[in-house]
Amino acid sequence: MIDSNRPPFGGNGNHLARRVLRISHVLSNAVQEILEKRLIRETAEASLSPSQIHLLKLISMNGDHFVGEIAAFLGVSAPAASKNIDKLARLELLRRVTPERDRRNTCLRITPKGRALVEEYEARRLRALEPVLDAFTPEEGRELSRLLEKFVTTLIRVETIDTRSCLRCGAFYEGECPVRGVTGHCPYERARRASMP
Amino acid sequence: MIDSNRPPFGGNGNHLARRVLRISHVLSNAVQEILEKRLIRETAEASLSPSQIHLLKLISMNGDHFVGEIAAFLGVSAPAASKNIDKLARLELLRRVTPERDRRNTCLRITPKGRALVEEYEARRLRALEPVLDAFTPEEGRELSRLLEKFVTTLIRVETIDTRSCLRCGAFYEGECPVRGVTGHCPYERARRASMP
DNA sequence: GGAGGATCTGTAACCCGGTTAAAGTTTGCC
DNA sequence: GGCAAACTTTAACCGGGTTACAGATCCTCC
Repeated sequence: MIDSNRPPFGGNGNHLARRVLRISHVLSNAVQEILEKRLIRETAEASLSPSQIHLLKLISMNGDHFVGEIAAFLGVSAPAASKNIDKLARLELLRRVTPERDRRNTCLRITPKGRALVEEYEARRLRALEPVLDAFTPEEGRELSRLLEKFVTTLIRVETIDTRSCLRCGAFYEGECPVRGVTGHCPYERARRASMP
Repeated sequence: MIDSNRPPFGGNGNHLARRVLRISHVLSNAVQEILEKRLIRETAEASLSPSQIHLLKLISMNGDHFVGEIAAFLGVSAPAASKNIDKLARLELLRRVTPERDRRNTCLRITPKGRALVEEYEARRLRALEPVLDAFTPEEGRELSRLLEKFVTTLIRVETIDTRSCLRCGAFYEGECPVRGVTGHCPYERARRASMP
């Protein structure tokens, strides 16, 4: 109240900025460690990398994709994508299919085993987050969601100068994602548009 | 308003949880990509990894450390820490010093060049975040900070069963960090306590 | 309608950072 | 004083990334 009409920055002596920097660093690591890597280890028999599970999630939720699209989605080179696909194919979590339409391409298709793994992983993520959100009142939860979203979309909009960095945002298999509007130049979206009829 | 007295979960049909999962995933990647890796590339002449810059930051802000402490702090094995140290020593960003007290240990000490790099990096991080926070009113900024903090501390408290995962939280070179209270069993803190007199 | 360039995937060789196993020093205890 | 313990480093390996290049297929154009 006393300082509610300060300019957005400055008066705080960067205190807020330093605090947000630190917290978002910890959050970033905690999310990846607790809500992703650990749950992957618990879910998959063989050890999978986050890239590999995101790849599976993409083709599970969004249908068949070409290797080039996968590479753009993961933000890696085509050979790197190919090696990830090799591993997932060995584990029978996906299949390579050569489409008749253009036999240069290779199409990746989820297998039942792969789909089951993705579903199990997503269920575990929900279960893991549940007790965390229980600590928030409904209003707080909505406000958390709103502010997280505003923070990340602003960050991406303001700081994404180069068009090359891919955030593996997965804004694409979940229709109403707010990030989508910001990432018009996302390498995945470009690749996907290019290969769509 | 209409649903403000729902139970924390359930009524929402997991909608909030799914949304938070997705946003926190994107946030996690965006923070690492935009506020860390990219700024490291812009700051350092040679290419450094996030681990390496965190190592430098630790000994720059918190004084000399032994190799074992560094390994615990980074959450990696001692050989991995040693290799990171090799690289930073080659770049003259830190020095190895054998303390007289116990010559089995190796003490890592920041060099002026290393300190300058850390300061430049931190300044860049602040500058990068500034325009993002400018999009928030002061109240929103404080609320963002509060909710981020509550989210991450709850996540760590609720989900950290095993004592082994290190979040590179850096709760240690910044005195008043709220994460500190949650991570009593942090491997870094244990190592640090053990080697303190 | 075939030659040749473009496009897509996969292979080869390499790099970097991680791991475990084991070796090298130094210390402390009996 | 010898031997176990502690700490760091070296060695050998692994996984996932990169670039350069090879192979296959398609498209264009003469």
